Amino acid sequence: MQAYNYAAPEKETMTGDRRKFSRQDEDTRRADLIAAAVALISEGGPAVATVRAIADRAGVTPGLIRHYFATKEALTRAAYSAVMDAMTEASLKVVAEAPARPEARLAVFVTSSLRPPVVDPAAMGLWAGFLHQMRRDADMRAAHEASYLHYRDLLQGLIADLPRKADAARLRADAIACNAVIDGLWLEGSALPDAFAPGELERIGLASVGAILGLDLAAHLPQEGNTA
Amino acid sequence: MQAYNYAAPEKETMTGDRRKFSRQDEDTRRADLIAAAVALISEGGPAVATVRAIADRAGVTPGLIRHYFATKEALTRAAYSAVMDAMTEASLKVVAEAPARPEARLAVFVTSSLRPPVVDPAAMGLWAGFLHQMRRDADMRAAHEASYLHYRDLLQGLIADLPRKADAARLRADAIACNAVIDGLWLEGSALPDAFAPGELERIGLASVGAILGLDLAAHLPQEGNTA
DNA sequence: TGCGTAATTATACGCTTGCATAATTACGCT
DNA sequence: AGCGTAATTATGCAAGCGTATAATTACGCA
Repeated sequence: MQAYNYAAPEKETMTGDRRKFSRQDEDTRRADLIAAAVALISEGGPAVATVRAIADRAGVTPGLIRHYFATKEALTRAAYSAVMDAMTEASLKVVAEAPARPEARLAVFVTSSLRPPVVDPAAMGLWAGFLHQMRRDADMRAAHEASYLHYRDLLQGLIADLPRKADAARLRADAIACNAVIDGLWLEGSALPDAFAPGELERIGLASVGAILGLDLAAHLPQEGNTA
Repeated sequence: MQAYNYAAPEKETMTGDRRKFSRQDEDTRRADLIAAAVALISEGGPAVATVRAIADRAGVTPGLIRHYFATKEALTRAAYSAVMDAMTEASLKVVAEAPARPEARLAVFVTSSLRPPVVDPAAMGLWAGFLHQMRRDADMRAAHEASYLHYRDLLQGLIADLPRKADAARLRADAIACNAVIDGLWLEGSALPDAFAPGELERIGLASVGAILGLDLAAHLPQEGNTA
């Protein structure tokens, strides 16, 4: 009986005529569908991101998804790549806009990773949703590994620029360690938003990364008393 | 047509008679069902842990699950609690068996958290599976928070015993930071088992926790050159 | 302006899911 | 030994899933 339940296109015109629609550029539609999938996964986990729910969120009918993606798994993979790319780009932007001094650059990188919008329950939900799917999809696992190493390399580059002497092995170990602190704090802060005071994670992150690298990062952070 | 596909109870006796079964103690059955659910979630994520698959793995028919758990969600919650309890108990055991010196106790705690069987792709899959479900189930979220804080308190107790002076605020920050490093390293080691050399995570973990707390933990680790 | 076609909707199919309920059977108890 | 009952199996159902395919319609282009 009931067909689906779309977003109820305004008034039921009583006459059983077709839904009005407008054609879209292919790239736009793909992006819309990916955005809808990402939103649903982050809100309710992979289970609620059904073909019908995604189509509904994107304002189209389910069949259209098949027109742009051969299978639902293909759409999921595309969504994952989109999220990863966005995160990487955001990190690069923070570094690009950072001050010139190496210590300040690293400090900005650390703190920006430990406050909203990076620290965010929805973002963690999205991440967890993809994570569990990685175990069965080799392509997605490879994408994850590449993304993780890329991020770590970025951090390692910032550490290498610091005025201190460390050989390659030490540099690698430091990058792994600093990345782990940041990841761990991000995770805890996102999973339990009320368990930490405002700014606490950033302070702890700066202190920890500083301790691991043997320098006082907090002292090099650009002033931020600005309340506006 | 085909009923389900059970684990094929030996020979099809050709006569369409009932499956043989044996009655079990209630606690045993519950434990079996929980174990089956945990195994499936850790292997393939929540999606493959269907009522039928769980029953099959436990060697019973699907209907029995409803006899022990009012709903599938109740079984999932029970499985989550079981896993958390097991992890907590394992941590307590490691600490209980550890040497008397505070530094050595902490060192043992850190290294044991960063090698198998704690570091394990399947364990991470299980954890991720639960994590994404936490976002919709308030009861499960509360259970997670309690478990996280319990673990962190354990770590904080070990840190408090160290021969150094630190006020309460510093103690809390140190516990959060050390917990984050351990979590982050555990996560990365479990997600990308081939990205780290054997023993590398433990070494980095010891060095990082030591750096954060301002002492040389590796020097206090009980000798372990034992290759047998 | 009207035609052609690709984008979009509509409908349907087979499968799986969680859950309900009825039929059976193993086992404790007297 | 055999009865009673609770544990277990068997069967069925409605809903939702991903996907295939046919019918429509918006829009670029002559």
